[in-house]
This record gives sequence, structure tokens and C-alpha cells, in this order.
Amino acid sequence: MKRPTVQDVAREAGVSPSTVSRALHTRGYASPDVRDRVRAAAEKIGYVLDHNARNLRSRTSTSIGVLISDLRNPFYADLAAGIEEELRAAEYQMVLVNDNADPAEEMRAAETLLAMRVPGVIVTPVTADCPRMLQDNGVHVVCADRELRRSGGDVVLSDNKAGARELTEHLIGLGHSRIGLLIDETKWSTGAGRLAGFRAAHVDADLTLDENLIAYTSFDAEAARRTTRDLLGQQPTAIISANNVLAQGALAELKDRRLKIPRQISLAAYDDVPWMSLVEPALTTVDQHTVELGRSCARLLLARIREELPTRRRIVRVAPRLIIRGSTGPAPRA
Amino acid sequence: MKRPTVQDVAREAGVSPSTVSRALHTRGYASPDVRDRVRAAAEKIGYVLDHNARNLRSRTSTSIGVLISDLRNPFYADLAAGIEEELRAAEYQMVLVNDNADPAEEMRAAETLLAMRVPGVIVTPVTADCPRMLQDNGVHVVCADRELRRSGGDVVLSDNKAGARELTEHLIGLGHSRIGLLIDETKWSTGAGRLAGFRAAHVDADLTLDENLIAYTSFDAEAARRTTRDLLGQQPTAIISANNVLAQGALAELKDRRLKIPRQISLAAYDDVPWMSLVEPALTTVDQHTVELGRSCARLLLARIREELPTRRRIVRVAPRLIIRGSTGPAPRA
DNA sequence: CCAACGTGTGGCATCGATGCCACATTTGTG
DNA sequence: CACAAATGTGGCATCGATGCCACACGTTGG
Repeated sequence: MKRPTVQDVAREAGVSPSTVSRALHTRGYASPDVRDRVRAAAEKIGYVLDHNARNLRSRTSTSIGVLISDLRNPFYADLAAGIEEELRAAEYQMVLVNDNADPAEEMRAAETLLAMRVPGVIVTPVTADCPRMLQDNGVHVVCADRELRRSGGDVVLSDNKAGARELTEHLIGLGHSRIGLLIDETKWSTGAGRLAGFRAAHVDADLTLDENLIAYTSFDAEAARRTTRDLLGQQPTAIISANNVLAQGALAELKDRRLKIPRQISLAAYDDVPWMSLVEPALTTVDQHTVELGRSCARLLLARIREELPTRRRIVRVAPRLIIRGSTGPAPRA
Repeated sequence: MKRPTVQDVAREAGVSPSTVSRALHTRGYASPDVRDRVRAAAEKIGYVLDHNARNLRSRTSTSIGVLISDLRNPFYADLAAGIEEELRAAEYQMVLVNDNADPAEEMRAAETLLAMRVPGVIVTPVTADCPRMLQDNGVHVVCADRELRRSGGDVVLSDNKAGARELTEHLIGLGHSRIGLLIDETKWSTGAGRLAGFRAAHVDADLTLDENLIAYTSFDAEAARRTTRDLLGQQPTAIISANNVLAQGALAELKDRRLKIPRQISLAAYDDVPWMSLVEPALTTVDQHTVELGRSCARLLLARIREELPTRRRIVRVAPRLIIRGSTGPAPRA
């Protein structure tokens, strides 16, 4: 299977290969007349640019690496969709890799991306090693959704603290004073921020927070369900789940116990995903604008690649939005 | 930013570039001793292969194009996740493009993939032109989820007819004789198959199907909702929605009307997605094994690329599975 | 003891596009 | 009208890895 090259187009159009290259792909001198002739010739013989050759010669690439944990989680899917949309508009391609939140997989993927000579990578980092290694090799990095200490690279985050605070305030405003928080991790900025917002709202309202109401669990609906069961022993009148996966477990447990939401207990979640408005009652949530988060990542990365940004590290914080639905209501009387 | 090349490794290890290439990447003669020395040298100076150079020279690539409609739809996300999983295991990369089911976008993406010299593409085709064009250019194509007439290429499908038939039989078995079908398209094999299965079940049960019960709508939850409203005028005792998006609309409308599911009306859907088991009552569905569908696509494509398959076009049909949940029950008495 | 062989290594051209420079041609200016 | 500047075009080397061939060994068998 032999495809035509610039040489062939040159012969067909009666010009030199250099001219073909200029006329078709790179900007630079080429008279309108020649441009048309070259374009016609290329069209006629079915010429298609070879990205590998171009990338090799010009030491660039229009492929961008995207490293996420799990495409099946709507959060990551939305993020990827936003990224892809923006990249496509800029004539870039997205190389998507699932790392299953496994440091080894993440590192392997990063090495592959290095080999592809991608100019940039967007990653929801598992380990600081990965972004750092990429940067050490001259690849621009944007960390999405979380910030790892000393990982380097630009960052795009949801303003977790503000979102969690607002959500908690909403519940406090409804008279809840024993609010349970279901959370999986607090080492990354994501969980840490949400926890901080939760605490801050208590402080602001002069409420002492019973530490037993903070229920640590693992990133898994089934585990969240068991943890919810334990948490209910602490007699909360409302539960906040720190992300969409944990919310599934919490909801399952509450329904299983036939607890009336929100009459007997309120439920709310960080990270709005579609099913949350389909269940009955629909869940009060914090919408992270995940697709927009993805778009921001891509825009930021492209700006970096084009060297339009000052050297200084940039941190973009996307304001979340509280969506009040039916799952939160006044605290029941004790 | 200058990275080490095979030349540098060769110098470091005291061998020739050819030997480095053989020792590190290609199979071929290289004594264990030299292999180790080369590996050590590469490690030491931080050498990373350049895929562009390799691809150019060897006229291959380990990137695979994946062309889908909408990553935000869990069906496509699962498909992509399955594909990526299998590709990653085989040391291939996934270049993912959303075409928004737009023929022009699809074609543009296909051209980009040609330029990348990918050896294969997995596509949920919008137009037969796209797979055909790719094949004309020597790219292996696997069509996922649907078959377009004369599009060429291998195909991986859910056995839509069998699945729809089984689902319909389940409802007929519950005593339903007026079953509404909410469907968006019947031109592609997907919709056509589901409709055929729906009809076949009626024939098998000696039921005459009232054509007014087949409600055509567009691929959009809001439209599906309006169509459901109209469909209810035909007095169905059960509704089947042909995919997960339409199911959202149908459910919303039934809930809005405060119809008791399944006491007053049963609801079922083709294409199981997570929210369907979270709502109350959980939806009876047909699980397409979407992730496995994706894996199959990737395996098939890789086998093609490795030329392990006979020339003849292959059609893989993945058997779906009926999952009975709470949303379907006995037909109400007339 | 020498031919035939197997094994491991190096040399060189090559994949296709493009950056850079030299040069030809046209246009503008004093 | 001459000379400088602007505008196009072609030639050639180059990006980095690898396929292919030639060849230098050491081994085996007649």
C-alpha cells in the first residue's frame, strides 16, 4: 500500500517538493496561482500528509496525551469530552489512556506519551512522580481536578472548598446540626478541599463538628454503602457524599433502610452526574461544570504550548454551582 | 530540549546504532551481553524511543483511531473503555475522537487518522462513506454497534434482534398485549434489529401488533419525553425504550404523570446503564455487555492488523442479557 | 586442515516532510 | 533608469530509527 508523497504532488503540479509543502501545510510564500495548482494536484492524486514524517522533521506533534483514572466514571468521561472538544477545535488529537488510578500504569502511560513526543499532557495525577517526570522531559503538563504537592505543572481545579462550604451551609440553613460527611481521601487537594469547606461552614455557623460524623471510606460504591451503615449509628440528620461514586452507595443504603428522604434524612452529593436528577427524590448536588473543567485544561495547555503564557505556574479554579433539588429538606425534630 | 537518540546510546555502550535498535526494540540477533550493556546505557542517559521516527521508517504505527458519537453517553464511554483496555494490554494507543454523529466531523476525523497512518480504526459509523474511505486507503476498519449497508469492514454488534425479542417476550409473558416501542431510528442495523425483535416476539405469540404503538422519536431525551406523552394516548400497558437516552425521557414523563410503575404501566429499556438500577423501581433492561463489545472490537482489529484472520469479512454478534428488575410487572386489568 | 556454516555486529540508505539558504524574478523608489 | 527591496521558488540536508546486506568471527564436519 503505497501512498502519494509531496514528491508525487510536486511532479503532478510541476513545482518542487518544498513548494508543495509550503503551499499545503506551512505558512510561507506561495503565490495564489501555485497554491491552487498544488491543491488541485494533491486532491487529484489523493495525497494525505504524513504526520509521522512531519513530526519527526519539525520536532512537534499535534497529539496530546490525556491520562485519567476511569472512563466509565461520568466525571472522567465528561472531563475527557471537554478536553477532546477543545483539542479538536484546535486541530489537535487526543490520545486517551486509562490508568485505573494505578501509579505503575500511570508511569507506563507517561513513558509511552514521551515516546510519542507529545507536546503536552493533561493528567488527573495519581502520583507526583508522573507530572514531574513529564516536565523533566520537556513536556507541558496540566493537572486536572487535583493538585499534588510539588508535582509542578499548571492546574485546573474545581473550587472544592467553596462548593463544599456552600453545600454545607445550605444544610445548616435547613436546621441540620449533625451532618455526616462520607469521604474517601483527603490527601489530594480534592478531598482536602471538600473537607475544609465542610469544616469552614461549621465554624462560620458556630457549630462544633463531631469528628465521628466524618466517615472515611474507600473509592467504591459498595464500601461507601457499608460506611454509610456505620455512619447512621452516629444519628446524622443529613449526609453529604464527597463524590458521585460514594453517593451511589449512600443512596442505596438509605433506600434499603426505607428511610424517607428528605423527611427523615437529607442526602446531598458533590459532583453532579445525570442519574442524580433521575432518582426520586432528585439529589441536591454541587455541579463542578466538569465539561468546562476539561475545556479549561485543554485551553490552558494549548496556550502553554504556544508559549502565550508567563513562565509562572498557573492555577485555574472553576467555581462550582449548588443545585438544590428534592433530597434535602428541613432537619427532623429530635 | 534535546533528547538522546540511538546514536548516543550506541556511543555510550560502545556498539553501533543498528545494534542498539536491535537490542532494545526489534527482535533479531543481539548477544545477551550486548543486550544488557545497551539497556544499561539507555537507562543511564535516559533514552526514550521516538515513535515518529520508528513509524516513519517502518511504515506502521501503534496508534488506533476510535471514532464515536458522544463520550458523555455511557454507552459510548463503556465502549471506549473496553477498547482502550484491550489496546493498552497489546501496547497500542487509542486516539479518541467524538464526531457528534455528524457526517462532516466524522470524515474530517477519518482524514486526520489517515494522516497519522494508523493501521486501524474502530468506528460507530454515521455514514458508509467513512469506513469505505478508510478501507480504500488501506486502513483496517471495525464498525462497532451498527452495520451500514455496503460500508465494508468487520463488524461487532449486540444481537439486537434477540435482545429485543427476549425483552418483548418477557412483557408478553406478563400478560401485556399493548406494548409501546419508543425508538429513534430504524435505518441502522441497531434500530432495525431491535424493531425486528419486537415484531418477532409478537408474531411468535400470535399477537397482532398495532402499528400505532411504534412511536418514532429523535435521539434526545426531551423529544423522547414528548413522544412518550403522545404514545400514552394509545393506551399501552407497557413501554420499551430502544436505548438509554430515550429511557430517560420516558421515565421522566411517566413520573411526571404520577403513573405507578409497574402497577399501572411497565417500563423497560434496551441498553443497561448504571442509573437504571438506581431509580425506583429499578428498570428492567437488556444489558449489551458494552465494555465487552468494545474489547471484542479491539481484539478483532488487532487480529486483522496482525493478519491472523481470513480475508473474509467477519461479523461478531455479542449475545445480550435480559435483566429483570422492578419496573416490569403483570399487565393491569382492562 | 579447509570449506561450509551459524551467529552476531556494523555500514549505509531510507522513510516523507520541512527548515534554511541561495537565487530568480518582480516591484518600488530616489 | 539603476539599484534596492520585496516576493516567490528550488536545492539540499536533516529529523531518528531501522531494514537490508556485507562481513568478521568461531564452530563443525568431511
